[in-house]
Amino acid sequence: MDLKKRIIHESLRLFSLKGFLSTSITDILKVASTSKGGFYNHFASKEDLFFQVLDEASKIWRERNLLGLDEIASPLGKIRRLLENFRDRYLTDTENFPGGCIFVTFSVELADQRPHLAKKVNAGFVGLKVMLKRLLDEGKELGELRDDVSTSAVAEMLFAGMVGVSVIYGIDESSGGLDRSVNAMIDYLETLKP
Amino acid sequence: MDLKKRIIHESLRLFSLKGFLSTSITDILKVASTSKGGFYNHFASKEDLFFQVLDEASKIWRERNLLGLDEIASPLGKIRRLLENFRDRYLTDTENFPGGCIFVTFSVELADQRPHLAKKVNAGFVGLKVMLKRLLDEGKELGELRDDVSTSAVAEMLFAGMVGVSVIYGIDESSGGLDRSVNAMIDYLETLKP
DNA sequence: TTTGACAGACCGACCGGTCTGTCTGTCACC
DNA sequence: GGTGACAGACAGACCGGTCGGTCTGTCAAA
Repeated sequence: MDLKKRIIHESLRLFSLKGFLSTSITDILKVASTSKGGFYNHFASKEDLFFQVLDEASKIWRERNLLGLDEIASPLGKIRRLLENFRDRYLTDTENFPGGCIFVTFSVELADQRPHLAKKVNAGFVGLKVMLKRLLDEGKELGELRDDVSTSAVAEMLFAGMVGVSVIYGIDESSGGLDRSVNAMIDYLETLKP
Repeated sequence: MDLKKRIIHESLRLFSLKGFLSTSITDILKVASTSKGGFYNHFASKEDLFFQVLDEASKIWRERNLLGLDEIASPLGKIRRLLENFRDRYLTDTENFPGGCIFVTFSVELADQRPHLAKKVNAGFVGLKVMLKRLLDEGKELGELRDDVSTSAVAEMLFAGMVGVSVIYGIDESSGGLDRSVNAMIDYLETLKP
């Protein structure tokens, strides 16, 4: 792997563990076995690195969470598969995210401190929320959901659940709470059917 | 207000906004209008301050979230009231928590970096989760819940929802997502009744 | 011989923490 | 009541170390 990719990969891991602000460039140089010269030859600044790491993280997020969704016709089935992917293939991916979901980490530490960095993170969150709502709306149209269900409220709650699970899993990877929470969310989806 | 209380109060606000690690003692000295001498006269170290701020934050959390719970007999009613308090009296308390829930901020930034500080934060989380499960168990015993409901899964999901809402509200205070999410959680509770 | 990748010395700013000095309020003692 | 000894509260200079970033030097490939 060439140096640039190695720096991005190792930064992804470190940012997941310690966040962006608390990870020093020296930390990155150590695990990537390079020097200031090697780093600044590929990145204009630490912020430049941030955006490239964020792009890489988004790519991995889609790879992990959207796998197999297009093979499923039912909108509610897609949401169920997304939640299962999220549980089995994303949050437990310790190779790329040893410290838990990097977007949550970024969001919490940057929201009030580096708003221009937080913006891009939040855009991704909004994208997920919109996707959930769209799938719910499609499900409603197909009669998979009761008519009295508020799709925006359900989307908001599923999204909050996913974010919450990410935080909790980042704290304690071994409590079994991840499975229980996601299963409860899947069961909840069932209760919305006619 | 005397200096020590002022330092704790202003630190609470700053920690809520920027987290513990990213808030420098100099930052605190500025908003509290004091000096190194004034600070170290009352606190042995920055970590000492952390624990005292955490105690103060826990006190405020209980004041805000548990208000009126003892006047309610029904366990499910208590949970409902807790969620309403959480929405109306806690997350929106910008005087004490201008940057959102301080426990989430602490937990995310400290879990992998200052485990001995994160421990106390997590203990509080476990306490909330245990309380939710206990109320659900009591509700089940009183026939307020269907027999097939898994109280531990529901507790875990409610907890994840509260944590998730805290993160989301910290990002965007004006989206209306807070109300929608909490309302969806309250509606969800209703679906668990016989 | 030129060029690009990388190494590492170096810069000013800032970190948490220490230490000395000053200022003020409160005593005992005359 | 006056006065000198003392204690605690606070100010700010200072310390070694680390931060992000710059710049020069080295060395292999073309």
